[in-house]
Amino acid sequence: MKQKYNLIANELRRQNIRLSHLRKKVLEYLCQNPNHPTVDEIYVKIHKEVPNLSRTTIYNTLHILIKAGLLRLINIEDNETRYDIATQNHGHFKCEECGAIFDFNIDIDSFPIKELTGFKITDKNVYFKGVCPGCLLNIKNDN
Amino acid sequence: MKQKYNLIANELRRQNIRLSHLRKKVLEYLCQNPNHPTVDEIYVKIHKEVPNLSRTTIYNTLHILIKAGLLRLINIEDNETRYDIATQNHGHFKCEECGAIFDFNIDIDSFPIKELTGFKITDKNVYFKGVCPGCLLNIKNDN
DNA sequence: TTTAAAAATTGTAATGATTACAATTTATTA
DNA sequence: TAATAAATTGTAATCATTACAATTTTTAAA
Ligand SMILES: [Mn+2]
Ligand SMILES: [Mn+2]
Ligand SMILES: [Zn+2]
Ligand SMILES: [Zn+2]
Repeated sequence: MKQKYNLIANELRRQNIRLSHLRKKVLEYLCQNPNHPTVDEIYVKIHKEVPNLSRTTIYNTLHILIKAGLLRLINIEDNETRYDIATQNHGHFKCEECGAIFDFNIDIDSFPIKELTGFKITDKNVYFKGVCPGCLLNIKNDN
Repeated sequence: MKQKYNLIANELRRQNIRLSHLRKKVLEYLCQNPNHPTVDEIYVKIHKEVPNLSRTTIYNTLHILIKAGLLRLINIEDNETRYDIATQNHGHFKCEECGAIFDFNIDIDSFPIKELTGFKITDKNVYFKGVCPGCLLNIKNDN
């Protein structure tokens, strides 16, 4: 999505964070693949065009984007960190059959929680797990 | 909490899962420390009483309890897995200053999500991050 | 343009939590 | 008691992430 890319590029400029060639590649990938990729998925793809790419550069870029508030780190499975260029408030559903992660809208702010009065909340996360409709259908047909 | 322990012990018996000496220790620890401990915190404590304890045993026991549906794995930070003996639906708040994890009540089921119609949902998680009141006070006083 | 300083990138090694697995010990059953 | 099954140990392997020094590239100054 070119629009998203431009918005983020502007914000980086505003924050005096340089958008180098490689960082552009990473940002382009993230905007074009909002399906919550892993570091390795990003690396493997960009590595095809830039053979002497280092994984460290991917990590660096992702950390920079996160620090700038332009990327969200998603922690559903304990062994695979994923990244989400969509920073607006939304929830995630992970299918435990096919591994896909689906976005869904949830207005978590509409649930004021009494117990957290006096807490400073900076980040809200919601994620569900289960089986997606496609996989449910496959499972049924396999019987 | 002795009551919780007994409930879980009964359920394990019902599922034909043996409650060995070491598993008892782990379960006792979890019931007495519902503050979402890490594997290492559990290991270090029990190791004092059982010097030739193996970390593998802790991992085994935790995996067994999770599989039996009696323990929840909590994934807030990507480098520290935590465990929660409270399996009823509730949310977590992690203070990024002191690291403490607070429970809070949230009836996530009262938010039907249209986009997930046709999905089989087996697990719902909510966690927030920020700063707890105690740490907010300390920060203010440090100025 | 030339030069010096700063920033970005690379590549290798270290870290650390989790898992794999064979050997050993302990508990259960016949 | 002996045979079998289950639990536990301890070491090695795995694998994602981080640390960090060396190198390359970019930027800014002279
Ligand atoms: Mn998302
Ligand atoms: Mn909890
Ligand atoms: Zn699926
Ligand atoms: Zn705190």
